Amino acid sequence: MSEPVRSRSLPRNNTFSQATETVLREMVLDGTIAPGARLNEVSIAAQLGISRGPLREAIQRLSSEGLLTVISHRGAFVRTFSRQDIVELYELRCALELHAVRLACERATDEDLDELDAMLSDTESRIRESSAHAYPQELDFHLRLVLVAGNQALMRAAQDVQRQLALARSMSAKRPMRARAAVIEHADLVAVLRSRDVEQATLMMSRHLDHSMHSALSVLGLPQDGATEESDTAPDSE
Amino acid sequence: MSEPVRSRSLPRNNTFSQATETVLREMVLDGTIAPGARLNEVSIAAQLGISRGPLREAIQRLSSEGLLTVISHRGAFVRTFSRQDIVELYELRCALELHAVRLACERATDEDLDELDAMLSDTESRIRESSAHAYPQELDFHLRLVLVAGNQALMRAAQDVQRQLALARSMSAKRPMRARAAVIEHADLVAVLRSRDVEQATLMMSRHLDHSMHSALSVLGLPQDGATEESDTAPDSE
DNA sequence: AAACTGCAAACTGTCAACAGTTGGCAGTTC
DNA sequence: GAACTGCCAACTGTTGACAGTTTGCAGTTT
Repeated sequence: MSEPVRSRSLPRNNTFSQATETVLREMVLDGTIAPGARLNEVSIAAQLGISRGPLREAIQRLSSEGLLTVISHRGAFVRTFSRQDIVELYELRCALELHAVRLACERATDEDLDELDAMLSDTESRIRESSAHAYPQELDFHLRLVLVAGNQALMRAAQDVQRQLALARSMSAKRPMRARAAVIEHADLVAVLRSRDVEQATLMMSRHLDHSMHSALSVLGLPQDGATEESDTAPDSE
Repeated sequence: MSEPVRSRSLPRNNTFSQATETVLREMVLDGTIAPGARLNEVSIAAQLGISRGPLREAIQRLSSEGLLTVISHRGAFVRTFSRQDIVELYELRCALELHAVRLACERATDEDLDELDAMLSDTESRIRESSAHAYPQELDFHLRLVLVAGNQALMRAAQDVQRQLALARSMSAKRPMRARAAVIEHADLVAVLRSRDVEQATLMMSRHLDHSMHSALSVLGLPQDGATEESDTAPDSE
């Protein structure tokens, strides 16, 4: 551990700080740094072959994004999620994506909807081959839908929430999950969007997200309903 | 300009970095640093009597929050808003606060609603004295409502959006605005919340936000509807 | 043996200096 | 006079070192 290891080399972003943000986010989301783990600044900086300055700046941004929890004089921890946190994130996701559906219902062009359908058939064929890796595609569909809604601020917010949920999910071993069911629900949603029926579309999205949340809670081994249960693998903010 | 001026002294937060974030946010929101202006790191650090390290960390966080725009090798600028930006922020605010109303309709206790009414009569009496400074109170009511919805993630998101809109508003001289009308609309909303009528409550909030947006656009001297018009006082992110 | 005290190592917070980039200005050319 | 070129000042990006805090352990006490 004496020379720049850089097992994951820095992308060609303009500054070390930006590149480090990207790399760190990946390392957190794919579990290279486990949830609840502390980020040792000197060791990570050494691994990336940079100094602590740009690393700390990247940490601040990821903390604002909700992926890290920074505690004064103790360090930055990969965020962990209580059942309550996940329910709240799903409620927030509901707020964002239901509104996205409303907007998309007005604004989506037929080409937009065609592309969404194309995504779905692609996902479907991949599932036929190996049922793994279906979750990222699930997220991609939702983000694409928000994109179609044509609102950058909304898009950014939705992206942040999804990243947090992806991290929460990474707290457990990934299971094949309900990929097939999700694809069907997506397809039905697109069909309703074509008919421009806002009421029906929001209703379907609402149900879909509800299914998704229960699936997530079960994957995480958390009770589907019940009293609040605090996570204790990482301390809360001060 | 040789010694620590500290016209605005740092609060007793744990670290310089955190304290600086708070102070900088205030300076941006109250116009001490004008929208579109560049933040000179050395001069601000000198003013606050700290070095550039913690200052830069604070800048990163405020950039994630949407108050600053950072451009590599050129600096951090107080964000400016195009008409499109404001419309998008209002759409996002709609998504968040309409959902907050739905949740509040289920969860708000009678005491919560009493407190909201108390806030309103307080605001009302202040308006009677001097019609100025009504805008912060307007925001407080909305945040309080989101708080009643009982979702921290939602609260954080709503707070971010409101801060950005407050900054956008600061781009123009503050006018007394439609404070009276807003208070009435708020009071009506609380009344409907008491009857637990979700449909009616969301409808009212929706209309209220629409009024608010048009008022904001007019205060900013932007067309109420029409083609996109880019702001040009500060460059966009790269 | 359990609890408390004090030290030491490890780590974060902060600083001051160095390096690289940008933008503008003076001088030159056409 | 306008456009171009090259330099210089100002500023951001990054670094390595120093300072203060936390945490765990060894030693002591009850």
